[in-house]
Amino acid sequence: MVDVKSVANPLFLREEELRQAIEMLFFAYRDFTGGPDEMLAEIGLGRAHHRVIYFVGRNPGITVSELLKILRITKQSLSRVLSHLIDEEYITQTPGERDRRQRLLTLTAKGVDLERRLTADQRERIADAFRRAGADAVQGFKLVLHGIIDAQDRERFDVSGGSTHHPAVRVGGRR
Amino acid sequence: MVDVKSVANPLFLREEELRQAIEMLFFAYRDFTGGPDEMLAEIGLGRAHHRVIYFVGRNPGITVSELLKILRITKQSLSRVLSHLIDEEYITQTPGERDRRQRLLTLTAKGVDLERRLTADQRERIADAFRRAGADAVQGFKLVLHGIIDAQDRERFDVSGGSTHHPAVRVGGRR
DNA sequence: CTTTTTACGTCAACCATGTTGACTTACTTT
DNA sequence: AAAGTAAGTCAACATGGTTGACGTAAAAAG
Repeated sequence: MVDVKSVANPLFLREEELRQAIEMLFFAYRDFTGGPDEMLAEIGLGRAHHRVIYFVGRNPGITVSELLKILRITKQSLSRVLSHLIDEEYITQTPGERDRRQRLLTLTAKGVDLERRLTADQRERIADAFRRAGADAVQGFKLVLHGIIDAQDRERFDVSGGSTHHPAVRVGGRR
Repeated sequence: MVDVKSVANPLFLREEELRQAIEMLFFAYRDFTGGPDEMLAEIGLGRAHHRVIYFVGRNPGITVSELLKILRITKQSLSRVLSHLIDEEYITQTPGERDRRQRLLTLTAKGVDLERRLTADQRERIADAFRRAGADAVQGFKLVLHGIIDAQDRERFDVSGGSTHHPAVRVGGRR
């Protein structure tokens, strides 16, 4: 369990390392959401709308209940946000073909445009961080984040690291 | 800018990789805060209280304005939460010695105890993820998170990777 | 020593987004 | 025909954010 990872690794170092991670997660998330939040405020929307727009954009034709599972909020809470997005024509509903009780959700052109602008900000931030940290760090980042996510949702992600060269042992790659 | 990182890395792959990171960050943060949120609810507190307790515990004697800078909320918003924590004796204030306008904040024994219980949950989740991902992944994780954080707050963290063996190029270290 | 600035607190109103609980409608499954 | 499921709706409430205005005490500047 404790394993011989390093001689200079007493318990308080482990504790310190974990606290550092906790804090960095807080700061990173705070700043990660900061950009979109500002844009959203200008058009009278909030972070909740962003999340809906994001996941509908990502999963065109998603059902309401699938969306609820992802967001982990109640349908009443989603309803307020979703109805607004439908009223404002960011999202359209179409009845499911196999099951006509379902309302399949899709972004309109207006929705796609907003999604793109919101996500561009976050993508840029992440891309900068990836560029500075290097490809191997990115793989580590994904691997750890993956482990933080509840087991039931991990399967949403393939984190095997296919996109980078792996066979050769190149590490610490600046340049 | 685009750089020759890998032959099999067209633009849509980059895009896909970034979206994956965005989503993982959402899921990880959602689950990372889930545990403490439940505990807090039982004693009538919320996530905002947790943040205050955490950062006061981490920085004993912190001033109100320093706390505000970290949390990026208004003093009125902090006030509600902080007053409650002081009333309930999780936190004490003492006037600053050099500057007696300041209220230096410190956890009481009760506060320390709560902080410990809350953070234990998060620490365990992170520790599990670290263990599964391995030491090198952890370093990558920290490096990327560091880059996501606004430059002005990056200096709070030393992310040079001192805790693991680094000189020798050992990579992919299971066992 | 007076003035200005700073650190902190407070009152009030408002907004976004989460909750629970009860009930309805339409459709699918048994 | 009955039961179950997908989705919507109404209502009441809690948390935690915002802006704006104002107050007090102490420090810093003139």
